[in-house]
Amino acid sequence: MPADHLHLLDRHSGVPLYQQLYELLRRRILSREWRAGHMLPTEAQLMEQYGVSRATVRQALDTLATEGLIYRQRGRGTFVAHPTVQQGLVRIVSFTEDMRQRGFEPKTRVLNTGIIAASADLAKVLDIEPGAEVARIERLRLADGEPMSIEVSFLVHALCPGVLQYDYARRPLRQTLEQEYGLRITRATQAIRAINAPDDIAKRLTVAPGDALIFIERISLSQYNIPVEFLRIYHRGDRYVLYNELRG
Amino acid sequence: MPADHLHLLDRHSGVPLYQQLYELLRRRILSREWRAGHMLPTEAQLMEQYGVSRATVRQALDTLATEGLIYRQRGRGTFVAHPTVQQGLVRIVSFTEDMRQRGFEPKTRVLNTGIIAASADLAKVLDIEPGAEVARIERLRLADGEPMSIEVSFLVHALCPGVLQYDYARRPLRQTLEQEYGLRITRATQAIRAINAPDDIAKRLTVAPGDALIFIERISLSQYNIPVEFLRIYHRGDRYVLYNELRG
DNA sequence: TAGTGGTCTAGACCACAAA
DNA sequence: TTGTGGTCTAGACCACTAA
Repeated sequence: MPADHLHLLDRHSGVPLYQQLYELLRRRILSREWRAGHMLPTEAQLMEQYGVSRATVRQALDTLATEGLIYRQRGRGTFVAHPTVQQGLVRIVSFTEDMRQRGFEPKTRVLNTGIIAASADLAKVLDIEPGAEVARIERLRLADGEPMSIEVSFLVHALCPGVLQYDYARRPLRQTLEQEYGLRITRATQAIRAINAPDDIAKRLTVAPGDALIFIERISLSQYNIPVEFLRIYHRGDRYVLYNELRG
Repeated sequence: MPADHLHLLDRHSGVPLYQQLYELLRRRILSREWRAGHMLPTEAQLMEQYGVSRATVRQALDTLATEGLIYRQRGRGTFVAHPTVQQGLVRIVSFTEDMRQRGFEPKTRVLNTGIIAASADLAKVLDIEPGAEVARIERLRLADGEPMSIEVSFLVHALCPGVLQYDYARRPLRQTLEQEYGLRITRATQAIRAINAPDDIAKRLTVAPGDALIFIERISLSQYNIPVEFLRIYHRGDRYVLYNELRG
């Protein structure tokens, strides 16, 4: 079974081998092909299967381990992590992916879309001129039919003209940006706060005004390191929990 | 100037070389010996100065980069990161360290201490018998004289008998655990939520009851992978913000 | 004892930034 | 052109787990 496997990684694509391998393994974990506790191939097996060196294999596994998707035990092997102790604070995860991992059935409802003129503040974070066109998309996210979060996206319209013509109840925004506009979101910085729910948000989340929410503001950058999206997320405090691991 | 530098790392200590180098560099950054924007020695220089291979140097730098303490630019060099977009969600950071980095002057007031019997829930997370002795320490954390957070620690008393005799307004808890009991906190898992301030907490934080708080529950493990502390942190929502970076 | 991941070395070629 | 970090290889020895 040699030749076939050697060609699963493309040495001329420009994408580093360790990253190709990382994505390949990641897909098999997230798709549940490999369940929690399942042992991954050993490093030696991965070297042989994909025709790369051990350092390359380890670089791919290191990333997965940092994200909490796998754990390693010397002398035993490498295993798929149990999803209790989670990422979510390391990688950009889609709402759909996030909810599936938490065992909920996700759904999306688009509340509002429109083109607006950038305010001074918005212009600053998106690094555009005040008054420039910004596409605004407001979505309600549901888990098992119950409101979980509201996401308000502000997109630099010059980078993705006509972005509002697509149906974001069905199609992920990030997929559209990549396929239609060649924009890949590669990095983001975010601030996490606790706020009391304003009346309008509370209503749409079906909680009482003043109830505590997790409020996240995120700036997402494209592969060219240019701001593409400013995102505000309001998570219901009674339903949404962020998990992570710390080192001493 | 060769020989001296070659001995800054101890090849017989059992501590991996990359980790020794990582800690050494980390200290120089956190102590502000190297300020934000300062260029670190190049990888080649570090190899020579410490007598290690490039892979070892890079392993140390990778960790610092993951934590957000440094950033690298191909063709230019490696630099100390600006503390705006920070960790706090990767490494266990003391309140004092955390506040200093945010430009506040930290202070601590001990509100309450005592020995209690472990409830069923507490026993479960600390992996001890229900009813076993637990040391409880409640501290108010101030930044520039204003209340910022309340921290309630629950310590497995059997692991650190007499731990309450020390003054935790002056002496960090983690330092005491290490110096007096040989316990190093090496790992922790935490859950982050938004809650409405209960009356008693609100009063001590000088906010209104119901105001939104960031509520963190953390289980800290020793170097032996045994639970040592269960910690509840209540951060004022109007003053405390968590920052982090995501990858796409 | 055999097989696993953890650490480390010495080397190579590359893309990119700056002079 | 020079020097930087980014990627990759081939090999080595080790500590730990499980049979």
